[in-house]
Amino acid sequence: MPGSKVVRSVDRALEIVELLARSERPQTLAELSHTLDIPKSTLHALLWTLTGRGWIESDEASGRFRIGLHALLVGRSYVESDSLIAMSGAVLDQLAAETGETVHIGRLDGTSIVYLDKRESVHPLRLFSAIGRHLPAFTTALGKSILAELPEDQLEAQLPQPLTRLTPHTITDLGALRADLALTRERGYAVDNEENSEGIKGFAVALRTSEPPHDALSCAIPVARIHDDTEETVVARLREAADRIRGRVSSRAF
Amino acid sequence: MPGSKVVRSVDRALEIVELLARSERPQTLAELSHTLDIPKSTLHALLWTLTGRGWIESDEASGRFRIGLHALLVGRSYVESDSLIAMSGAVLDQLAAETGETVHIGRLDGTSIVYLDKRESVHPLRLFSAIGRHLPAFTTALGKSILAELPEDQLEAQLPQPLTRLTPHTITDLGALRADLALTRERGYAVDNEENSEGIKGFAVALRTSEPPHDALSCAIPVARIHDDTEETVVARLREAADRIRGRVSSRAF
DNA sequence: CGAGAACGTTCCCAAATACGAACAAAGTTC
DNA sequence: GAACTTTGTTCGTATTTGGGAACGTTCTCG
Repeated sequence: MPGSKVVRSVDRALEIVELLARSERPQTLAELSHTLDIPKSTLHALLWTLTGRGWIESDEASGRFRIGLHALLVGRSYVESDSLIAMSGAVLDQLAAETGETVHIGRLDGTSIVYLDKRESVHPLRLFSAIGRHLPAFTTALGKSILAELPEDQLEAQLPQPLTRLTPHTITDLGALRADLALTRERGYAVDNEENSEGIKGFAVALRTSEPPHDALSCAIPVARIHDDTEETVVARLREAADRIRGRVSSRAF
Repeated sequence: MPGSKVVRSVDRALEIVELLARSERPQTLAELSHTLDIPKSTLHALLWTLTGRGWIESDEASGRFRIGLHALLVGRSYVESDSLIAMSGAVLDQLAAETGETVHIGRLDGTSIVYLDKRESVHPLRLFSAIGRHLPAFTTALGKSILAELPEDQLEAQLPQPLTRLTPHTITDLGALRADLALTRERGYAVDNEENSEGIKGFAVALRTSEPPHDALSCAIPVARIHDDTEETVVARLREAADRIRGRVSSRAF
């Protein structure tokens, strides 16, 4: 691992693309300049370069920038090149059919969980989620199932400071979180009690395809559809699915 | 539109990401240096910057680079922010169910067609395709359906020089291609007679959501499953689907 | 197991980029 | 509709980046 010599223009260009990818609405040059704290003149050249390659598109009329067509190719290829995600597609299909609820496969990235793939619930009430989106790991079942397996010294690095509240149920006390993770490790699965989104409970099991694990499988269910035996049933299905994925995947191919 | 002042390091960084996205296998620094004609020392800084942001990942052991997790977010957002693609999802589902074959929605990008979304055939024999991938427009039904609607002076710019052969059926003569496009315009749909992939025929109609159009809808079918009435039936379904999409979409929202 | 090739990394100067300020064009307010 | 605000664009120079060559390390092959 070499010294930390970052090329500023590249770093900023990526920042621009990421911001536009997150933004609901296309952004003007001035908005970007303000948000990213980059001088307008500098932004100008960067935006022009990104536009030239089709990574961002500018609307001639409004002068606003949005993500471009070439970004599409790049995103797909991550999914397609990763053997774990490729292998788990069929398992997700089956899991979604069995549970009838929204299922996700997610990966730990720093303090965040990134959704790698999903299958939507057949029911009208849906959880909002998007592939590629980052959520605080400690507020999700996916994240907690992975965090629970980390060695004590690594855990610290994967937790944000402070534990920011997302709902009234979010665990914001470090001690309480540690206790929850210990419980998770003991029973072998994680539970999200409306800690990330009000009205949504989640269950997740870590995929032990690496040590420590960085991927997990989850099922998210609106509280209205949770019954006495839901947890038991769903967790059993999740465990079966995780076992099937582990069977299919050797290890991450480089 | 400002003058063409491209920031070289950014341009190169994007080139690296695009190459890694296209590559089947992870690449070493030396391979990238050779392919992209960038000095190793320069690449070093660029790769480090890209790695720092999670756009590419390096395997510590082999020293090879592959596309990274952060690229995922970016690709999804293009699809989600484009109202045409969002609106056409349900129509693609229906079209795939009706035809039982692989259906695509594609967009013209320079001389290429980019697959925006797809539904796979239920049959075992499948066409290889990937969302985000570029194919020469003039060799595909999708591309030809759009090219046929372009004004004469614009057409020239959307054709590569020369018309490179992909299969024995590829139309490599400009005159022949113009004649085919004239026929396409007349009958209102395009036919790909194994011009892109041997053994696969395609039918496509342009989506007249803009003038000239840049999007199209297609159905790709292995020749073995083509019968006397296949063309007629499939084209009728495509036209209905195109009408439904046009009905749903106002125009591209900026 | 030893020689040779290939690879990743570091260094420093030539070449590029970044940015403040100034300008022009468009949009807003009264 | 005039003055004001805001936005996008251009320019020249201080600052950062790029690249040839050289270094140490790891593979490769006989």
